[in-house]
Amino acid sequence: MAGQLINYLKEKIELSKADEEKIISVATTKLLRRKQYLLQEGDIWKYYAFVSRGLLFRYSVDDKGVPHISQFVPENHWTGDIYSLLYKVPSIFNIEAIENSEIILIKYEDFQNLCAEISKLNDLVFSLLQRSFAVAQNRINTDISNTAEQRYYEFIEKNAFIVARIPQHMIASYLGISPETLTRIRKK
Amino acid sequence: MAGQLINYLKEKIELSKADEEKIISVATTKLLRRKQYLLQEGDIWKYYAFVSRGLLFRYSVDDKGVPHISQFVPENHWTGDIYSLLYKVPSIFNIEAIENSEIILIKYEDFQNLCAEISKLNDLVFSLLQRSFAVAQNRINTDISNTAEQRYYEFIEKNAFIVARIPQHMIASYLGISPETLTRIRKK
DNA sequence: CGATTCTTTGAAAACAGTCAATCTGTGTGG
DNA sequence: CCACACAGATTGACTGTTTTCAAAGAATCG
Repeated sequence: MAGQLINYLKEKIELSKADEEKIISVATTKLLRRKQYLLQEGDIWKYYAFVSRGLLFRYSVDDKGVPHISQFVPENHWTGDIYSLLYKVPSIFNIEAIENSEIILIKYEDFQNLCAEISKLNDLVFSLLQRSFAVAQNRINTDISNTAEQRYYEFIEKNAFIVARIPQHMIASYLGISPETLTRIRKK
Repeated sequence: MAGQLINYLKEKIELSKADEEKIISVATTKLLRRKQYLLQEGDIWKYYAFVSRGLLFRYSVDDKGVPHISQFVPENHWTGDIYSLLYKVPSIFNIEAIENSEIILIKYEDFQNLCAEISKLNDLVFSLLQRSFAVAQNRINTDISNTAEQRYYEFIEKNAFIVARIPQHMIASYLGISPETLTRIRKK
């Protein structure tokens, strides 16, 4: 069940048995099959979500009905919609399973309580948040600075361990180009 | 000097006189004239930086020498390079003054000490970080979902209070299009 | 006011998107 | 085991948009 999350946390910080039990007591596990949703546009997001197995992707849909992928989320990574979570507004994102997946969910309030009680966990979340912000800043920069071709090669390099599990047209969407253009880039 | 920072903080959290003095004791003020740099590519960034007066912009330079603007920073906002700060690596960004500006600097370590001593300040920083991350996520999404024209109108709407202070070719760079294309968008 | 910087315009070239058809590989049911 | 259906990838022709380059006009700084 939540064992995978505990393993992940113990690689980063020390946890007492009591801490572990606190965490497990508020964690729930959700199984998703391929093409099922973790979050649908219009819903308000209320969790911290840790992917313990599988692969998800997050996307929004524009005026014309075209989907735009903003994130791929493999096992041992976090996902959700922090904007919807913080401001309690309906999400503009969908989060959907590419593979059959297992997600460990902790309600926002429960997670805040955990952080208040376990200061090491609080430090870890702070640190993850900082790094996520740094990564987002870098992504913004590469998106405006680099050509689609440069961004493609950067993507497959940085995500080598999941590239083979992602259909190519999804990578095209992530890069903001059409599937045909990605085919042509790859021909070289 | 650092009075503007204290005012800003007091709008968000309560501070004792002792807290104020602690903050002031580690803050330094830097004056920048138009076109001068707060950060230059290759340097390692080591501060928390609060703009108390003026307007700055942050950009990177690509292989071909073309600058790409990733952020405008008006008074009462924070700037820097969190990636360089966290990982202690040379920055790929330049931060430069558009107007004569005043910046209040606090060294990273000093700021961490302040946060450890003033828990309300720690909470504020956590909250700012969360919101900055949410904003970055949204920016990534609009960058890949919307046309340059949509992004332009969103930009001038959300940044109405500084648009008049920013040269148009800089907005074009921020949007990732050529100045000529922006002129043509505006003609409608 | 003089110099510099910024914006606008036009024309040509480069580039990415769209559409439709074809090809490839995978998995299913007969 | 084969045939078929389906999803994904590729290809070519065409269309539309953006960039580039050069030059002229407007605005701003010192």
